[in-house]
Amino acid sequence: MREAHHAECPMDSLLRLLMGPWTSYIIWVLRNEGPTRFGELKRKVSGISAKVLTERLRMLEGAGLLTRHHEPTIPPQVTYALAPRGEELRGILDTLNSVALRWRAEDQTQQGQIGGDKTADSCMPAADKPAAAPADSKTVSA
Amino acid sequence: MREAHHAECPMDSLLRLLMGPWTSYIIWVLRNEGPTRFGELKRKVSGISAKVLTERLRMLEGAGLLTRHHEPTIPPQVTYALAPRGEELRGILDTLNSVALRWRAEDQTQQGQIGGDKTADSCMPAADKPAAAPADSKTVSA
DNA sequence: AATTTCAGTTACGAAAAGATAACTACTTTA
DNA sequence: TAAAGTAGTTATCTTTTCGTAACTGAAATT
Repeated sequence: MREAHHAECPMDSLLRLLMGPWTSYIIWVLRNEGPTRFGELKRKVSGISAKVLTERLRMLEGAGLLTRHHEPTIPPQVTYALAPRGEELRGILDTLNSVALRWRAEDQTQQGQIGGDKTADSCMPAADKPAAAPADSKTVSA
Repeated sequence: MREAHHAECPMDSLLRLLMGPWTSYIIWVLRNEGPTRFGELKRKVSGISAKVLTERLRMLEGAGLLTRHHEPTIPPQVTYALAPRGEELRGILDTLNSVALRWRAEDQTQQGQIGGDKTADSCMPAADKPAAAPADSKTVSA
């Protein structure tokens, strides 16, 4: 009964595709880093499990947003890259990103600049951000 | 641990806002029908529960995408409408919709037109689609 | 010979989200 | 007096999703 409402709406499907906890982030990485191998992707996203990464990757591949190139060497090499449709999405994602950024900026200005100049252009500075706990995310906090 | 990955990414938050099972549909209705009351909205979406509708509405209101006008008459009248930010989103939603539509069309053409001319411009034809059970959604089926 | 690496898969438990139904207050209508 | 309608809230149950950990195979490494 989860897909009985209006799943036939194309926009909704697309939105649903883009949403999951890591999905847009994966596309972002692929878009910034170019073709990336599974392990590297897993390292880049830093926090995702192999299971969910595989899941998302398969979903995205099924939707034609990215391609999977499997080199059947013995340490197998699987490389993921943005497919034409994934590239097409870049524009929308960029727009979405700039709108979100602007709104955040507006909110901050309205409240009186608390954080200084947090005017980063995305969540992907491409070469830093160890993403919280470097390698020990299993510190129970609940 | 569900929001520990990269929730601070503005685009991701926006995407997450837009995603829920009914969210984009609600915005779509508001966009096409203009200001709408709770009960009417619930009827229009046809299948959503009051609980989830309230939840989504509150979320959307909190994000500044829509406004809630509460008229404290005795049969209370609560009207929801798109806020400026909601209007701003219309363009993106339209783009997203057209891309999704085009992709679907491409897929259908590639497979040989099975369904005839399903070239509807959205999931919201604005004036028809009784959407399954017309007014009796409490027929127990479980 | 045992371990490591790659790219996953599988099983299992926990947590979040959603569905359903019952209930609220108050007035108007029958 | 009883029922219906408004806009929800609350509680409970079920479904789905997510995270963790263990496991796969085969070659290269130690």
